[in-house]
Amino acid sequence: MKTLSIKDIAVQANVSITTVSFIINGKAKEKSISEAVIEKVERIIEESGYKPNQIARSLRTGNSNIIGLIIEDISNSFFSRIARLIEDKAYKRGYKIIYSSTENNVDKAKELINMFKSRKVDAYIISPIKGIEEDINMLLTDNKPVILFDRNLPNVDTNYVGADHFNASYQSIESFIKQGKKNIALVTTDIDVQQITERYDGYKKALEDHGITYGDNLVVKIPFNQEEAATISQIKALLQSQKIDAVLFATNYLAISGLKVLKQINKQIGDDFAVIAYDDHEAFELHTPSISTVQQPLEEIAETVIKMILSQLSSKTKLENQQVIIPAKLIIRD
Amino acid sequence: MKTLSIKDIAVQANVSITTVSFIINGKAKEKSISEAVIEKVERIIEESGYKPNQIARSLRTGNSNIIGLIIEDISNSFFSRIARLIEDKAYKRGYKIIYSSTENNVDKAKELINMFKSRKVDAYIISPIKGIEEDINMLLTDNKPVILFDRNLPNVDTNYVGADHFNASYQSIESFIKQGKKNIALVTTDIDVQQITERYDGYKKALEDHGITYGDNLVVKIPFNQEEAATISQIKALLQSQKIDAVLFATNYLAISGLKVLKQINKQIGDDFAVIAYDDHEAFELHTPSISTVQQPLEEIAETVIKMILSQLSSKTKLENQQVIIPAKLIIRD
DNA sequence: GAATTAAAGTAAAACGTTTTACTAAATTCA
DNA sequence: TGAATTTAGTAAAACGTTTTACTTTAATTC
Repeated sequence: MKTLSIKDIAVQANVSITTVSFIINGKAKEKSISEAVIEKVERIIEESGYKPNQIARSLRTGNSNIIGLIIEDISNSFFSRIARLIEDKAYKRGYKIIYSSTENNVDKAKELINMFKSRKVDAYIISPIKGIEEDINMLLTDNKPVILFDRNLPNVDTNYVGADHFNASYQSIESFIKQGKKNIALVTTDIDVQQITERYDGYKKALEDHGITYGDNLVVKIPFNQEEAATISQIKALLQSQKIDAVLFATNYLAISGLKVLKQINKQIGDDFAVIAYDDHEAFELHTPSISTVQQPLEEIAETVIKMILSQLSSKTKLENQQVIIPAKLIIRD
Repeated sequence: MKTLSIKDIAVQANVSITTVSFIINGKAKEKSISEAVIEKVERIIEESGYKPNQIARSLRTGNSNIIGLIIEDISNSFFSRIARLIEDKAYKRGYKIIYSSTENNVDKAKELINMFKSRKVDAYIISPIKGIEEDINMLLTDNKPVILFDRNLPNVDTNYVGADHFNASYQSIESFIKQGKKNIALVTTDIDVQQITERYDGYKKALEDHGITYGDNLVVKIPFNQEEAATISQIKALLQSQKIDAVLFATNYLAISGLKVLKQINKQIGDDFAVIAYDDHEAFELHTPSISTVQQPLEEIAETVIKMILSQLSSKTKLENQQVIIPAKLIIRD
């Protein structure tokens, strides 16, 4: 069974292709097609199950009703949750999402942008990494809406939605200090993206503001794509070699590894050892004791991103760029 | 800056569009294009950064190098992990993945299939639900490769890859019984898909084979899309109203809710109360005590799925359908 | 040195839409 | 009543490729 084309419908209805096209696209009235013809064509379309070929449509119109979503890693729950929310909201407004993970690899990210470009996606939602500034700028000169989220890129002048990582991190450390902690460690990653460096800066500033000297030996930067076993031994080394009474983990997966270490070396979280994890995870609430976290407002981020995209897509003129920074919430548990 | 087309390249190189096309598609040799021309064109393409318009290409060739992946819910870690693996493997072989979540909603699932169809994806990987048999059969008559995974659909004659849910469930119950457990409950979902009913059947059969009478009062079916709070109170009711010494949770998210209940009602997992969760989750290893789980071989499933797809795509003739059932692993922790 | 074959390349159709510019008939207007 | 306008619809170009069938020139064969 060959798939139907608009031509088949036209032939069956005894009208021109143009007429069918007008009807499909709701322009029948404006193009003064008679009620009778409209009904006939619609009936035939309905009965035959004809669906317009989106590829042909895209080729002709230059847009696709597809939004490209580029994230770090779909298997990370922060991203998969936000992807789900974004997909859902986009879907309700008639857009589809294609997503793909960069794995923090510059080449892959560039390739993804190219592939989205050659597939003519209408807009881009990107959780970026350093090194793709130029590629993003090309999209902007092409007049494609681009929204960065989670992390910003200094040399790119576009829209951004993200949480206030600096303050969330600052408050986390402050809460440690209020509990009387003195030797506060930071476990972070080595990738050089704004959202991570902000967490680092917040850590440092909070210490300084409270008269605690910052020490490099209390900060460990874990390489991004490394095996978990290596991560675990780095964290173990940190905890065993230093006197530490509190740790801020800069991502949820680092915290997971950290908790495994605690289990292994039998170190208890409690009055004299505290932990906060950046980005919530199902495991944290469940953990005994449950783990305090910095919660990003996923719903709000997703909603803001989609709204920005849609207003850009529907406006003829280039809109003013917006930078939306949403406060993150420190959830102290137990 | 207008984006470049093959025509621009042809003009610049002073050759015909055809020639450029041959070169792009590696048919230059076979079509006897001279070395000199090949080099010139390739240089121009390289310098200009020209990338073929995939939309136009798809329209002409009828395929897209895109594989559609339809899953239940991308924010569930089982699916997001497998999506990542599939994406990765497909990517390495030159295919892109578009994915979308059905949320176990028949209408959405049908719409997704239609939308993939009108976008001319080359093949489909589907974790199906009841009610879309007809739609899948239409894909098959269109001669599109379709691989079902995680769960099979009785009335659809196509390829399937999944874990041996029945035996995994059976073994879980058996392991409870060997520990001397007598009152074994099952917390499952109400969706009527094969992978879930198999888990149920395994539960029932294991009880019967070991001379334990099955009781409806020990099985609770949680509605799929319900708020977690409701789930929690259902599970709480089960645990508090019955004498129960072991529970099998049929999905990881149900187990998570279950663990929250245990925490709330202060029930300890230990010698006289055991738990097994179907599908692993980061929270389980970390939990105190850590939680035994049925682990599906994600890597193997993903690899099998991709291999099937690729062999179908590269073969001219319709291949024999394959049903691959992979054993799942019961991981007893603590 | 004419006929044949090979080499190097091209023109044009086709994929399935949307959209612009057009036509023919019917209606309104003055 | 004839011109102007409205109604109802259509032909054909365009989007950017791939691919088939073709042409022209050069090389080879006998």
